[in-house]
Amino acid sequence: MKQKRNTVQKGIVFEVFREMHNHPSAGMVYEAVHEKYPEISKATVYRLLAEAAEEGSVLRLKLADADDRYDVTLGRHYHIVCKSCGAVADVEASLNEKAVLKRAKGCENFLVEDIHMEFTGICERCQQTLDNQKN
Amino acid sequence: MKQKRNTVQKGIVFEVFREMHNHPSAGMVYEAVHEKYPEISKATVYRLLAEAAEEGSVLRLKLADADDRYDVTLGRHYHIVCKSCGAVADVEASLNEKAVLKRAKGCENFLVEDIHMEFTGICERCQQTLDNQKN
DNA sequence: ATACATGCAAACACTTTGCAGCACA
DNA sequence: TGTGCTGCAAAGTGTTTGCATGTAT
Repeated sequence: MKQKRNTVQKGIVFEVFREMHNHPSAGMVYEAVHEKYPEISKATVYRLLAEAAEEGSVLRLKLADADDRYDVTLGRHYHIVCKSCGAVADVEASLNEKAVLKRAKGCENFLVEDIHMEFTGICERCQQTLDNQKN
Repeated sequence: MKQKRNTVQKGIVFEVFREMHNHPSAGMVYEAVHEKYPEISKATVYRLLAEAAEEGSVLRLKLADADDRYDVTLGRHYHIVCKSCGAVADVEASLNEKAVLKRAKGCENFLVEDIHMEFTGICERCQQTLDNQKN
């Protein structure tokens, strides 16, 4: 296993990333980093986040309708995505996977490894915006 | 509303698409169409499928880890994706959404519109392949 | 000193789009 | 006839990669 080094860039990227609580995409992290530290390249940001996801220190989310998002929250949880603005929030929901599987038809030939849930809806801010537009 | 026309291309694309029971991506449909009818362009295939999804005659699936897939099966159902080869199969699972929502924490500020489930696993064919590799 | 990491730009994969010519109704 | 559709190629989007250079250890 390749040995990792600590670099100035790594420090900055993860500091900025951990201050964002929006489940940002790599592009969003790059934007935020770039504002303060224009010398840091896009490739570095993408690479650092992808690597961190591979070693498991962050989560890389593949949500429908959106670019990959990165999440500091580890452990089993789900997400809700705002259909209007794309905002993402963590959701904790106890899902009885065994019970679901027992009643699931069509995956008998599969060795099921995981069940993932994703919620969609309208976030508070967008509800207000949409309400205002109506009136 | 724009009025639609029937064209030779439309006929061919959907005929080929409906013969594929793989939940193909637009690219896969294009490949299959292209084999038999090389005159039909990629843009047309992408456009036709996207339009059909918009009018609701097919489903456009946004699955994690894969390109958008198109599905002839309408109505509420879920999908299982093979982690190894990307194969997609339909799954029917009765999910008590109200019960799930009642126990979900983190989406209180959202107007929840939908809950989506996605299963991942290893398909039968890949299980065999992997088994053979072991021995 | 020597890997590993970075910056840059080019390459990628998938998809969408502008436009001139074509063809359905 | 006239608008909608098609093919082509170009542009878009988000992400990855090759390589020369820079740097942590």
